[in-house]
Amino acid sequence: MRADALRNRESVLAAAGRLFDAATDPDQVSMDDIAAAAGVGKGTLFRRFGDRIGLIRALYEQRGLRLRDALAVSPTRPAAEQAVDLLRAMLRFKLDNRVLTLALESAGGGSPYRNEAYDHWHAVLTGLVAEARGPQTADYLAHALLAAVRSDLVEHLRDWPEDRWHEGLNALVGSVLGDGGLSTCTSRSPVM
Amino acid sequence: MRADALRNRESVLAAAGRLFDAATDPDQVSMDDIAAAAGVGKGTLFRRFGDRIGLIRALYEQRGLRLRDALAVSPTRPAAEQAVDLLRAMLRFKLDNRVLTLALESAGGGSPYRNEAYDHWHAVLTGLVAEARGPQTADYLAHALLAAVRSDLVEHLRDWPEDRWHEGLNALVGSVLGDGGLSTCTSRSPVM
DNA sequence: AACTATACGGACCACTAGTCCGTTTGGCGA
DNA sequence: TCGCCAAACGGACTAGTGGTCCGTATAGTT
Repeated sequence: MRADALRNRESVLAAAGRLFDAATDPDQVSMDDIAAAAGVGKGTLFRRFGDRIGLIRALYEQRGLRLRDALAVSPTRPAAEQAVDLLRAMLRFKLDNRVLTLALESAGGGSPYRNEAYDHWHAVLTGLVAEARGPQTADYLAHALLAAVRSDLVEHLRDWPEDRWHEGLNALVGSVLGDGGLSTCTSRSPVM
Repeated sequence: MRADALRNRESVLAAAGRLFDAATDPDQVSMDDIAAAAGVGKGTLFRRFGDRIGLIRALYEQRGLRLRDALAVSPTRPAAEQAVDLLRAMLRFKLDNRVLTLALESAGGGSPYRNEAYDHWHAVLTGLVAEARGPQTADYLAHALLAAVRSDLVEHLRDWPEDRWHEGLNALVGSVLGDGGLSTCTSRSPVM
């Protein structure tokens, strides 16, 4: 990859990030806007990222890398605890990157599920679920847990205080993974 | 409402239904297509339904009415059982109305959550959850359960056989509502 | 310095949701 | 039955979008 190409790639991502952060709605940000803000021709955008979704996905992945490192799996801590952490972090991420995540998840073409980050988190969660309750339906349950923090649900419940979300996530993860300090169903061994 | 207006409304909905059913992707169906197929001017579409989302929503609500009647709450049956039925029915509905539900749920502007049908089902589910485990976080858990059958998740898992979905939904609802014949966590009283 | 693969930019295209306004018509009151 | 007008109609028109194309410029190599 040529040096100017790389430079442009960066400035496009930066510009797009700025614009999405400033917008209140994903489709307030057009490709022309991004090109202009990046000081780059429109052709460059499309050559580099293929199409709009490609650009959004690239930006999303880039920002998601922080999360990835911050949340490594640790075999010592209880699975339920780790799962709650993970979902809280995703919630946080979606609050912090509101418009961007909305853009990705409502971009059509099954795009919320066709990105590396999703696969990664889904794999991690599947592992945790399997650890907590066996592999039986772990795959689906992991999908379901991730769906519980989908960005337009977050958007729909945007005026909930953090506490309420925490209670909800605790209750959900507690139920599905077999507790870890929840109010309901307190007396149960973590095994099976 | 004038007779011709009503007539046109019906034929627009019918045409739109036909087109969405035939399509493989929501945005293969343009407003012009619908107007043409309904034998009606484009102005008529927008006067009646406001905008694209309005039309989609109207069609969705119309088709959703069948479900509404088929799934009345019955105070005698266990809540978990009813909840599973409900989610299965929604899954079925989303399989049968694939493109339409995709259109609605990825239409932007929080549209998946801004329609009467969603409110209805959410209210019903909240009731069932509250009945099964108390009102504490019932609201959120109901959202989470509905998110577990979101149409693009259904789409993502489109080649899963029915059985696998059933297992998954059983596991999920069993965990959250406190069982009804599930393998995990069998010995728990339904109260608290 | 010369050369070429690579990248650039912005005019251009096809198409879309949504508007506008001159024309038609349903249905009511006389 | 007739006339009237609010309501409804239709389709040309607009503004704006994502995406393409190709003549031009340049990075980097020999």
